[in-house]
Amino acid sequence: MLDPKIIKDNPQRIRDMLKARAVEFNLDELVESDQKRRDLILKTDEMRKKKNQVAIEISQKKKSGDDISPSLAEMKNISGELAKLESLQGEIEKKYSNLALTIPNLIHESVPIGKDETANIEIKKWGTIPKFDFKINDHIDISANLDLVDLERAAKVAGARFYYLKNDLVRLNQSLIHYALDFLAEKNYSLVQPPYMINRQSMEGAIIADDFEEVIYKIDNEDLYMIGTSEHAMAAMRSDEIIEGKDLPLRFAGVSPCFRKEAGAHGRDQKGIFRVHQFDKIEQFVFARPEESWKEHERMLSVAEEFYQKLEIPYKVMLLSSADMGKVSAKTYDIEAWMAGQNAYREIVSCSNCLDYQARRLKIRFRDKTNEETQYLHTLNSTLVATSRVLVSIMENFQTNDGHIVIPKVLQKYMGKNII
RNA sequence: GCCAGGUUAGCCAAGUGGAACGGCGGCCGUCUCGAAAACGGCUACGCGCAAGCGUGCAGGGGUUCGAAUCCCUUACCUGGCGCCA
Repeated sequence: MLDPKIIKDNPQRIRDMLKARAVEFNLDELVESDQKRRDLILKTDEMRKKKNQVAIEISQKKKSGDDISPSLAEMKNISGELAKLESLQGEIEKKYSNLALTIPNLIHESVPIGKDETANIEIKKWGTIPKFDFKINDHIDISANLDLVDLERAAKVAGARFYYLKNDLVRLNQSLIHYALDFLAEKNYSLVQPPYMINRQSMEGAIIADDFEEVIYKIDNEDLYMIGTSEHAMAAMRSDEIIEGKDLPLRFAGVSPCFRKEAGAHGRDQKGIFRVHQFDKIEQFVFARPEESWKEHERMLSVAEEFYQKLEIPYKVMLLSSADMGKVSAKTYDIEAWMAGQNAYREIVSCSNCLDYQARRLKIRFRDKTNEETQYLHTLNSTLVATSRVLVSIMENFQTNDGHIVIPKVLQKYMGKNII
């Protein structure tokens, strides 16, 4: 949610953002309902004032023994009028908030304006792309040859885009998780394993309702949704709270499975474990003071970069364009890792600053002293590692001539071996 | 799942149909060379330039001229019973 003051005072700023994001949105309707809303608040407040006055009158008359029937009649009249005004106001408020909750976030000035991902800007490249003197395989063939993944039976049991991990790939997956947690704990992140299902209100705090259908699984007959990432549960973790300023920034390492419908992805990455309905992810999530959030954003990116440098996976950093970013983010970097079997860089990390957008929806505020005005804080999130994709990269980049996989050095002690 | 008791402001907490007691913590002021103590004010949210007005007693609904208070309902918390890895 945006600051309502911007809707009132600077709608042009929102209009520019909508254009840059290429998002359809009826801003005029929002501005109009906002104005109506304010007018109605004034009117109902006035009516309530009258009501309070008459209530006091009745109370006093009763004490002094005066006749209260004229006041009762007046009160009845006022209550009727008030009920009408209140229901009208309720309607308008609902219309307003439905609209207000679907406006995307503002865009940071450094974000390139463009109509799709072709406007993304490459910020840097790290590492040397591995060269092979033999014909290489992709992760699907490698994992089939080494009996590491069973896609057919997963399809039978759960459907397409599911998988059974098997044998040493289970251990490699756990090793990645274990290493990632050690890596962030070392940097003083607090480890959190969140609920994997959260209620609607929490989910709506973290994402825009429109995106529900495409991404989020719902539990039948329960007010519960499977998290698409621990970000959803971590953001809502501090909802309705006022955090002490001295505790900021709060840096969390969330570890959880992620569940995604991938509804719009028909035909893309159809095979293998690159694009799947369920994967494990270790996430950086930060609650920060507004004046520090851009610094934190860069910091999170560099933490993620360091992780891939340690894993010796070549990558490049992309600054996403206005139309390619998520709606809650004001600025997003992606890290794309080299995947030898596809001869391409593919997205593995998304690092976003959401400013106060989620904090407003979730009412997460802070202040330094208890009598001070509260302020919305800023939330940021970045993948550290989404394991399934990094497994793909490791399998493809570290494959050997005779069909095995060399374990990256930093993972060897977790695996207890150096080759699969 | 059943039964009982709860949910009031940053924290604690009173209030069982008629204007939200009080305390703690915090901020400002008076006093002081300075501080402490004492005293006074402020300390949830909305609208408003402001004065001010309104809202707010877990959420939603109802009864009533009037609801923190009575009724229904949902969520959560604490016990007890049941079930259970």
